[in-house]
Amino acid sequence: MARRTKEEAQETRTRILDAAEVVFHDKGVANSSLEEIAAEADLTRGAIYWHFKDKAELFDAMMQRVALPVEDILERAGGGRCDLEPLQVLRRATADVLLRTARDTRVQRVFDIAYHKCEYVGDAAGVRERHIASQSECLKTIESAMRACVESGALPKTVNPREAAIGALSLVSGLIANWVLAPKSFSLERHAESLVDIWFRGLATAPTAAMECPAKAIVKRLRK
Amino acid sequence: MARRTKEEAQETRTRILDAAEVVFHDKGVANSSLEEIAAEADLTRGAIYWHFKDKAELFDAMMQRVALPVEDILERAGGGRCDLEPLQVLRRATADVLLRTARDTRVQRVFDIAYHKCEYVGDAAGVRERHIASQSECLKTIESAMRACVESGALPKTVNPREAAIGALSLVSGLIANWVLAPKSFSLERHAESLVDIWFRGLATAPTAAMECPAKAIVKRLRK
DNA sequence: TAATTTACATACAGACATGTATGTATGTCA
DNA sequence: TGACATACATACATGTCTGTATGTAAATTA
Repeated sequence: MARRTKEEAQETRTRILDAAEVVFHDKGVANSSLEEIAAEADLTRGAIYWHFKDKAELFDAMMQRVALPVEDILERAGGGRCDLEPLQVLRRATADVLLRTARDTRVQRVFDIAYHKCEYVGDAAGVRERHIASQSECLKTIESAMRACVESGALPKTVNPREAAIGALSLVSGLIANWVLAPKSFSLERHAESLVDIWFRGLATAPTAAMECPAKAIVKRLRK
Repeated sequence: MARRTKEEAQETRTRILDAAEVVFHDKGVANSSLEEIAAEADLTRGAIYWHFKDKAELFDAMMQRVALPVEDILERAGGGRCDLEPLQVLRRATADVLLRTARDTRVQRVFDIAYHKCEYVGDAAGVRERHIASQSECLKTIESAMRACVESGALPKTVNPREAAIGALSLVSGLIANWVLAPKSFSLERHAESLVDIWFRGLATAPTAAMECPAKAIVKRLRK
């Protein structure tokens, strides 16, 4: 077949990435052959090997293509525009990640691949490292936002910013992971805001003896 | 080599399962060959094929071996012994799953495999179904416990039991998934109870206008 | 104690998937 | 307009894994 122009080559690259998304999602990363991906894109393996070194690099490129926009949401929320009510900004950003996931098919597919259809080992070790690093950075962003809320008095002093961030991040990633695994089990879109609200109410409410486990309360009283 | 007695054969089976755990955790399920697993157990593939039909069945057996005790924790807490304070029982059970994970190396390995080192597709489709089914049942248990708390007045009427259960499950599974991915990023053992408490405080606290996003509050006021 | 079954080890054939080498027609540029 | 680089397609050699078939020595049973 004839050689394509540079723009057409870029389109070919995009088609390969799109095909990889579909095939990876369908059969899992390890069980997908480059042959299948090429066929899905109406190409041959030659095209894939021209644009990417191997399957790992293709997978990598596919992930980064959607990882950036999602990270941007948190980035903008954390750094961003509104120092007036950092708590509300954080809540909104958190809920937005869920809502964006609930609405964007591509984001869903990629989250599904990331959570349930790839293995973070061996060839994809780089991906694992990057996943951890990106999560760690995300954690830092949320943590500093939480800290700001505590210092501004929007959250009580009893809140541990890092702990609050860990919980928020885990809640969100857990919700996404569980939902993409079985989207029919509940409506992420309907419950997103409410679920986030529950977490932030928990943070905003100072712990009371009544809430504690009786045994612990007794221990505490004895210590006094 | 010589034929073993029945008890020795059972021990061989166990050794295979142990080896599978280690190798799967090391190289991922898809990238592990039965040859490697056999070598890890000081056996040959013949032994594996004698005890298990194929890799999928081996993986399956390995998962079920640890899945049962974990499910039991929730089962006992949900059905169980204490109708006096269902809320405390539920909180304790939730925290216990986290603490057990934080302390038991085997549970950690298997969670790590389940969350980050296997693909829920193709051969393992049965595993995926079972994962979904088990999670759905787990959800039902938590949900009915939540409902009981609402009806007994331990939680406010405004709490949607299913939503509360979804959040709790997602928080726990998200925490476990994130922690086994990077155990050094935070101490699960130290924060487990506190994190669970935050969630339950969020449930116990009725929503107030002050907590809501200003825009939403305004919309609400306009509707009145 | 002889026959049979069990619990493996060994040997073999076939199926893929990968990576690379090579072919080729067309843009691109001097 | 020719020479070279580009963007693929095609062909091939290789390795690896799987499943199964077969071998075998000891445990079990009658």
